[in-house]
Amino acid sequence: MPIGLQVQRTAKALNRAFDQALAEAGGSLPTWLILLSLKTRRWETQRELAAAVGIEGATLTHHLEGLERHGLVERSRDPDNRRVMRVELTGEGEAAFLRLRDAALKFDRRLRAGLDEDDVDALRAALARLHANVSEAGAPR
Amino acid sequence: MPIGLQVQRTAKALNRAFDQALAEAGGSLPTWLILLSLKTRRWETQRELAAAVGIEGATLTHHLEGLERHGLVERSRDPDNRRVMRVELTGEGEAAFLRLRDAALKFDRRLRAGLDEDDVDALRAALARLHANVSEAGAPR
DNA sequence: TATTGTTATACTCTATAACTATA
DNA sequence: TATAGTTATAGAGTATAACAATA
Repeated sequence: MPIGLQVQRTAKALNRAFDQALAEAGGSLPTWLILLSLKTRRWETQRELAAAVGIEGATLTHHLEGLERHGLVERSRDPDNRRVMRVELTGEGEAAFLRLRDAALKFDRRLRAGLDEDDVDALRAALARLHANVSEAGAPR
Repeated sequence: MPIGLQVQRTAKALNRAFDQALAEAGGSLPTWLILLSLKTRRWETQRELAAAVGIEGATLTHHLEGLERHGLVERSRDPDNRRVMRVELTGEGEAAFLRLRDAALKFDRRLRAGLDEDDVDALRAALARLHANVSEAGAPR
């Protein structure tokens, strides 16, 4: 079987299972990635944040609207540069982040079952290699 | 970084790159998986085929409609059991399959760059482990 | 003019529920 | 009644293009 096919199938299964785990904690994959990125560091612009999550700016706007509607983030214009929006977690957003983090950590433990440290390290290295192989040359445009 | 997150990110990058490679060959991931399944073996029912591809029957109908509209497959009722649809590749479907297969093989070579046989085998084993870990217990309902 | 973000729109993939036709 | 598949509908995620506001 082509290795790409196996990665794809595994990823599909993982994504579905992870999505379900996040849904049970009241989230989804994109919202988790966005909350995680917001907690990990401070972004100068929404576009930077979008790039970190791997989506377009307009798509991020769409998700941020949802997060704002649910009271998880607040957006305000930067007084120094009113084109820029500042995105911040609310208290409820923090709580949601913690819930989703727990779900993610629990999922990770489940994922690691039967793999020792060396296995995981080797897996990481192989994944990084695959990632590099598709990111490099062949992604023109 | 959680291993799940890394798999997810790698998978996203791979899926996008693979989708692009398939699009350049005139296909998409679901159509490729369906054509591949049709060539790999004969399925008794569409539902079996859907399960092999990892989608619901209604979703498969949707894709088969598209494939039929583009002249890649033909569907006819099984005379022995008129509830059952038989799905067959047309000549054009065969040609599309070959084009997509070439694209998939080319993609796979690109993916394997910098990995030797042992690396690939280890990767396969780790992926199988991850797949099993999410398929087993934690997928109730 | 260039940059930041939003709006409008649409596409793809997916699913569930109700339905048709066969058995 | 049960099974195979379709239709109708919807929702999530994504993108592009046109736009408004700001610099």
